[in-house]
Amino acid sequence: MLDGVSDQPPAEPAEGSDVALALYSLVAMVVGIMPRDISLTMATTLNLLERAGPQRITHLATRLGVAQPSVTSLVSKLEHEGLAERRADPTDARGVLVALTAAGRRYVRDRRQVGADLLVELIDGLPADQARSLRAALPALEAVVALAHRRADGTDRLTTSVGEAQR
Amino acid sequence: MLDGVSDQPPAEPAEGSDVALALYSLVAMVVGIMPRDISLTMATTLNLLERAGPQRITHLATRLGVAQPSVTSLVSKLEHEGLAERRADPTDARGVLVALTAAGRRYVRDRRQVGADLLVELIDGLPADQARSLRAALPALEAVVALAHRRADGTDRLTTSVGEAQR
DNA sequence: CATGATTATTTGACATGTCTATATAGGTTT
DNA sequence: AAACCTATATAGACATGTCAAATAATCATG
Repeated sequence: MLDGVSDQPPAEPAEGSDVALALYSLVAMVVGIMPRDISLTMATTLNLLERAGPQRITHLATRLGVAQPSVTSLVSKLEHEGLAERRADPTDARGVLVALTAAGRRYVRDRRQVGADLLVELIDGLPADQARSLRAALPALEAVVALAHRRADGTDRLTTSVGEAQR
Repeated sequence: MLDGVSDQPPAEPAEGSDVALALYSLVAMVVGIMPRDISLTMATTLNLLERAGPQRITHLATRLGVAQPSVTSLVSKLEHEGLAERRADPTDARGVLVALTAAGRRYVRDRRQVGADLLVELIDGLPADQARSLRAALPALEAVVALAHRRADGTDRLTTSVGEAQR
């Protein structure tokens, strides 16, 4: 049961292309006005750690699409700023598990709040019927995000990795 | 498109906070998946140039929240890659107007297409009713983006203050 | 038309992000 | 236990992004 989403017939292909374009424009807009206080890779890493829990360095590297040494230094920087920490991996003494600290979790949440506040302000400026249509689309928006995350995670959870789940 | 927004009474404040959160999650998700081939500042600059036309360097600087020399070198890089060009400003011989080249416009559009395709694929995986709700929210999504752009165009520097140090 | 303000560039410095290649410590296999 | 494999770290290199300060060109004005 990989997809509890598709109980109903899926929409016709390419039906959502205008919606997709609007959503992408929104993404570009938000990115353009969010504070650029940390790098994209850092932000992505923090989000990932918050969402999917402690991760191996190699896993982060493939996930982020960068080389492993890059992640090592990235993690060192995060650690130095108190946002993340290295933990021993109980199942493999070579590896480390990178985890958010409390401050890191706070940081991610604050940042999300900044973005959300920004959007709230805009949404509150909408006429009532448009705001309503947006609220009605909430399950769809959440489903899109969930779908993407599930796809991105590919392999379910690997906190219990046995050292044989490479590629 | 600019005036159809405020005909009806605005929705109650803070009503859209859950929607805002979902939208922000979507932003973070998309950003995490998009290719990181150019810097955030470059991407923002290109978007801005495409949307608002040729811009003065100082204007770009305040708009992006960076110092002027940074924009000079940024523009030089864009120029070197053939994505943008400097034009003389007819009204002021000191200034230049930074404009997209044809290749730059193509680049922006291609990049947007990548993002939109990505989203189309996800949207097409939604059950029909959710896809429908999303389509119904299209005007609202477009209005949000339009609102943000209008606001951004109106006020200078809406990100972080220019003299502010960031660490 | 001379002085002061502005616009952009140059210069010099520093931190970051990224890579490849190599080293080290720990696992796995025969 | 020797040999091989794997996970992370270190080293060295390079491009980028950023700034502040100084320079050059042009504009605006008294």
